Amino acid sequence: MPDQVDKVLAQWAAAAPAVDVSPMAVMSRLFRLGKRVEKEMARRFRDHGLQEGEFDLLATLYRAGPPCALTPQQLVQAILLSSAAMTHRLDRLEAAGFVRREANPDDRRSVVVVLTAAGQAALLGALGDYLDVMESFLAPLDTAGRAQLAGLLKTMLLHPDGDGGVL
Amino acid sequence: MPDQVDKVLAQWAAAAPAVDVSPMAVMSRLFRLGKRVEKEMARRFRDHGLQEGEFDLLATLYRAGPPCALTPQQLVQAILLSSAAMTHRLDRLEAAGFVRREANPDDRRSVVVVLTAAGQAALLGALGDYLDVMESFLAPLDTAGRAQLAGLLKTMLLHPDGDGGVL
DNA sequence: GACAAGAATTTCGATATCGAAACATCTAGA
DNA sequence: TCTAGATGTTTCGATATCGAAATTCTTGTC
Repeated sequence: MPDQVDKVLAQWAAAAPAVDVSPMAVMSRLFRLGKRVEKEMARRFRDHGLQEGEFDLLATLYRAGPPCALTPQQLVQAILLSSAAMTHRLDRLEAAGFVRREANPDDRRSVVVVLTAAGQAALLGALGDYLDVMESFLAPLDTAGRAQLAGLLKTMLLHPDGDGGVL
Repeated sequence: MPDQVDKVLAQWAAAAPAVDVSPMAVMSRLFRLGKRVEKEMARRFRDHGLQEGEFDLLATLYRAGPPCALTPQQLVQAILLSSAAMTHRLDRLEAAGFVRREANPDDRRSVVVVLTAAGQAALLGALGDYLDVMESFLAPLDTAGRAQLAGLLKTMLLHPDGDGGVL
């Protein structure tokens, strides 16, 4: 059964037969699926008063384990975000009372971002929805299919090419 | 060999052992890979004077085949974008001379977006880079792996759950 | 054929992100 | 010690996106 990407590939084959667009068979599906999941995630989170990016940040602090504290730079590396956007995201979360900035005793240029009790509560309240949305998209795959998919994506992530970065 | 997501999963297992975060093994990798590819794509396109979203739009018109003309609504359905963002994207591309808005003879509420010769040239100039970036990320997979990956993603895309949409 | 409901596009206001530059601090080497 | 360059964070200006509302036109129904 053809999906939207099959139709796109057929269009390319007709409009530009000389061009090998086969990489799109994988990548376009990856993009489209990612966007669909993110849209649905945003919809679910709107009811919660949290955005997905804010959830990501709280989750990154939480899973770091007590005392749930990381520097902005560590957060920038964990989440794919510019340092400027990180500053603003932290501003919002601090204004909401979900994180606190404290002085960094090791480096006075820096700062430590700490998850507050309210931040932890907000995170745990949204975590169920987060996993639910993912699960609903994964539903058509059995355990073996999920493992296969995770393995293939991991192979691509581990390869240093592409952008040469360690993201 | 563990990747970043393996580390995240291990952190979750330690910080919240009661929560089943296994959907993240697939989804977090999908998100991260998508973001990495998009960042690299943006970097390559910057040198070209085109943005990825603008490329997507031109490509959608081009592969529709002559006369390379679609309505904004058709473009909104083909690309995952709000109608407001589509209006602005079309404004930019029209200002750059890459598309033209013409009256729609079938529906006077609507409009037809036509790819210009300059738009086609810009598209074809960027297409090689677009495919190169994808190929560089797919490099670690052989033909069978790519087919497997495309198939698994297609299975998820075809499933009507998740957001119930036909995106 | 008039009118209500729906659809296509645009406008509007808000905001999250980006790259570049500014600023403060740290580190390594002479 | 002093200095030059690197690093962590924030500020700045620009802009792409969003949801909601406004506008214009079409369609189906009585």
